[in-house]
Amino acid sequence: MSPNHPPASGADGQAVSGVGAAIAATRAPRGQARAALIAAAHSMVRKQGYAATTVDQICAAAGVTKGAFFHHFASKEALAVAAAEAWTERARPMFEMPPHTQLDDPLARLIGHIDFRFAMLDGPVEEFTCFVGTMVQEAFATSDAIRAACEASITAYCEALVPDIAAAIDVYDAPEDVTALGLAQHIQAVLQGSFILAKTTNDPAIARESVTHLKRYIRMLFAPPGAP
Amino acid sequence: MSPNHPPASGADGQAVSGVGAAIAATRAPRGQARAALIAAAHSMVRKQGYAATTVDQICAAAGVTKGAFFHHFASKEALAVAAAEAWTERARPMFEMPPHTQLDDPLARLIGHIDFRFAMLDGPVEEFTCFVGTMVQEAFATSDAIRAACEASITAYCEALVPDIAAAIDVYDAPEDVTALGLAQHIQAVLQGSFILAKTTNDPAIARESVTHLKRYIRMLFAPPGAP
DNA sequence: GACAACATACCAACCAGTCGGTATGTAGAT
DNA sequence: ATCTACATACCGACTGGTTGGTATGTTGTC
Repeated sequence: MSPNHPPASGADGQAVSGVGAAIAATRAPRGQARAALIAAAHSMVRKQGYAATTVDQICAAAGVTKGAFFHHFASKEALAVAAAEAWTERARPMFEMPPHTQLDDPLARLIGHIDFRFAMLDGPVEEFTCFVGTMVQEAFATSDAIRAACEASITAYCEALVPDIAAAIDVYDAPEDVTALGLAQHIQAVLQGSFILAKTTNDPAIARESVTHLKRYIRMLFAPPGAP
Repeated sequence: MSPNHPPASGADGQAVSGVGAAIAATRAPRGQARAALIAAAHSMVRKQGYAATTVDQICAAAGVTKGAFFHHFASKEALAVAAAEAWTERARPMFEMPPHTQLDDPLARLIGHIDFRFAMLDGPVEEFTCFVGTMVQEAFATSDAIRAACEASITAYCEALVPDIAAAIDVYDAPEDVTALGLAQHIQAVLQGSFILAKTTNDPAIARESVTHLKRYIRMLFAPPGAP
């Protein structure tokens, strides 16, 4: 689903030690090597890119040895695929947790989601950018397995937006050729593009500006016809 | 300026042999090694990413030896910076050449530019995506020289759009807080984001959909207040 | 004690960058 | 015009460190 900001804890509710730092202070507890490796991959690839991140670096950040790495993953590519799938899971809370998901109006829920994404655009760039978006840039032509895994993650994100958008299209009248999936993909495109701009300046401000335009567009799209 | 499609010939009007292919068929003529290396870097980095592209690969694609490479560039990073600057130059014709630049109405020129970018979204993905956008993803945190060079290229593109947008803001009335530079950056964000989506599917169609939304947004922004 | 979950030691391939040398111009003196 | 002196452009073998991956040993758990 391509989230950009992780919950403070892992999917299972247990904090993964040292992930995000360059090197794990402690050795990962037995049974958590796999999760620690995936979390380390998320953080390092977002910062350095996929090809520039070495297996050794990931192991060091995860507090695990190379033997553990290749016990759990057949190759660096296999880790990338698993990490893309895990990324989808890491995004799920984004669609269930926030308060705006309780609103009655589908448009209000959609705008609430955009606001939620806007609020994420803060702090160090590598902490709000998208793991799969970063990885697919490098791997789309060289590893179809990675490409497909990233596609699945992005698709899952878009499809999670579809119900609210479809409902908004029903309630308000949008232009004929606006489809729920198409608009969801456009939202994703603006987010991904805003991440790239933020990387060029190493500052989130330019990304917020773009998401503001996105929000205005959605408001205009679904404006009641007689509105001022 | 971050173009996405090169003119068929180099900046000096002479075709660079074999660039775009994996390996140059012929050796580059004396005096053209530098240009050939930059062109090879553009094509290989767009396909594979920066870190995954080796100096040897670039040399092979350019039809020159490693000796020539390090004669012209102090390091791989120095080539990256030079290639980012060259990318800006490669984009310039995009703002001068096309017929729509002759139109009287600034909004028509702007829409014409969007149409022009839309028309580029065709063929193999690595042939319309952005070199600096790809590179900055990987290098923003590890090489400030590369990051800054990519920022300069993106900024140049945005600033080339500013005059027409500013004129359109003057002629038509847009919302208060829309600035010319901000909208130019949003246009760039949508393009960059659409490239990422195209990479996930390995198909330009999803990118065209997003640019269509962008075009609609711009039309709505500058719609005459009394229009239907 | 058997099996999964690790750790350690190691390797062949690869990579950015070096270095001594050659080929091709070119400016100035004669 | 031709020779000398020098500069630029380019070549390709070599190197030291790195990389993804393997082979084998150890530890904890049921």
